[in-house]
Amino acid sequence: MTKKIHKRDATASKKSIVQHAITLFSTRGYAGTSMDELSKACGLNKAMIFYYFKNKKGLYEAVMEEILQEIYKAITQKISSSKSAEVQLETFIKTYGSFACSHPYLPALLLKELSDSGAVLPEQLFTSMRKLFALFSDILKRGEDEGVFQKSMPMVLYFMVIGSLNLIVTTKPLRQKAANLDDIALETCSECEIEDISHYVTSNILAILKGA
Amino acid sequence: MTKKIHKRDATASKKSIVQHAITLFSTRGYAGTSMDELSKACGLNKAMIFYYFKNKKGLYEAVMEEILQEIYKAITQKISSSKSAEVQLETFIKTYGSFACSHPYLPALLLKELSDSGAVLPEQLFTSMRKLFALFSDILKRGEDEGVFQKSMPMVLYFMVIGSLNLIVTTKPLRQKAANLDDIALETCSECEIEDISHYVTSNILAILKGA
DNA sequence: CTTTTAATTAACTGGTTAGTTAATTGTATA
DNA sequence: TATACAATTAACTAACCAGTTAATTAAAAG
Repeated sequence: MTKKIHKRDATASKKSIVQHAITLFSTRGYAGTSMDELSKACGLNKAMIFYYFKNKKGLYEAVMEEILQEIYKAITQKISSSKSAEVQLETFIKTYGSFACSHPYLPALLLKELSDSGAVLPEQLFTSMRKLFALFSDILKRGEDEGVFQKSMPMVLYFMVIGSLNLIVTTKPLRQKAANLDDIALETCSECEIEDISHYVTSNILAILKGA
Repeated sequence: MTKKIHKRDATASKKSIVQHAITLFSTRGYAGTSMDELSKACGLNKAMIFYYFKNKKGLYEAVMEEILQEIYKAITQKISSSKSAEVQLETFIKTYGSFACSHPYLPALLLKELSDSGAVLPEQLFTSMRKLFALFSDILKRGEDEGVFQKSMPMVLYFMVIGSLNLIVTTKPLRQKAANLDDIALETCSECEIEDISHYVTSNILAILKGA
């Protein structure tokens, strides 16, 4: 028992910092997150953050890297190369949707990062984000090569997919509020399940790719 | 000449604060924007900000209200009620796209606001955002009533439209950077014109609404 | 048991933050 | 020209910020 029982557990402390940082960065944003507050949330001394992550930016990068790897893994695990391009596309969209819904910090962090023009985004983060798009783009290309998809603009379709799914997740409280104010009758999908939305997005994208 | 020439111009000062605040809030975010920095950018004393807008939040609300009214006006001016639902939809999307492109603070501010779950969004802002969606939703409904559009989920389609257009604008520098690194061949639309993208989004949404 | 090393802490720093206050300036009006 | 009022300012505050330091604790290694 050289590992588990001691109160001092470096990996546990590090993990705790990242987990609480995910919550804070996703709700308050980078500038709005205080390292004092974070350390209190973790029950650790503030100096620990700088001991493990050098500075606030280093922690933020670790957080982003973590969540980008999570979603990338979640999707690649579900997509087996044997499947048809059509099924792969469906899997991509539905996996992204349900993951985003059960891990709402993902849409929040992603939209915040992408709203910044991200021009100062560190190389490694940039690469991770591009990998996710490459996955999507490859599916479209494969379908095109096989003759089942029309020629398309993958970047735009990708943004239509993740844009809509991310916004659906982040605006959930807003849309419920809108539904309660019934001065104007608006269908805000406040009661919709994420599965229904992912399915709708999927059939829309397929309708586009199958052509008129 | 009782009005124009004096150095003290309340409305000019107020306008200057809002304009510079738009730039700062859209690039640095709410928490990342300093009132000291803003006042220096305007060449005015910091106390002027609080004199005219009470506090930082009040200024932020004024900024958001301003840009939401701008885009709402831009769209409603172009949409005349005589046109068909199909043309109105096209006008909505293309006007939004070109406005977002020529006023990139709009996508930045909107995505930032919407990534926050916006649960604390003040009533009036909430209303302004809903008005824009109501415009879009009404067009779909009209088309549906006239039998030219299929039944749809307007909220999801709206997010597909503004999600993709906003992201295309905010990620422009990112996508150009991606194009320069040619280790992976990825079509990132780095050279695309906004007109082509708006047109592509329009035909996609129409393909969805016209049905298979 | 002792030494070494890694994990953790309290206390501090210098700079920045939003917001306040009281005095001052300029302008329109009586 | 005096007065009243709106616009503007310098100087201030108290809280908060990211980040540092040097000392302390606990566990692993010898």
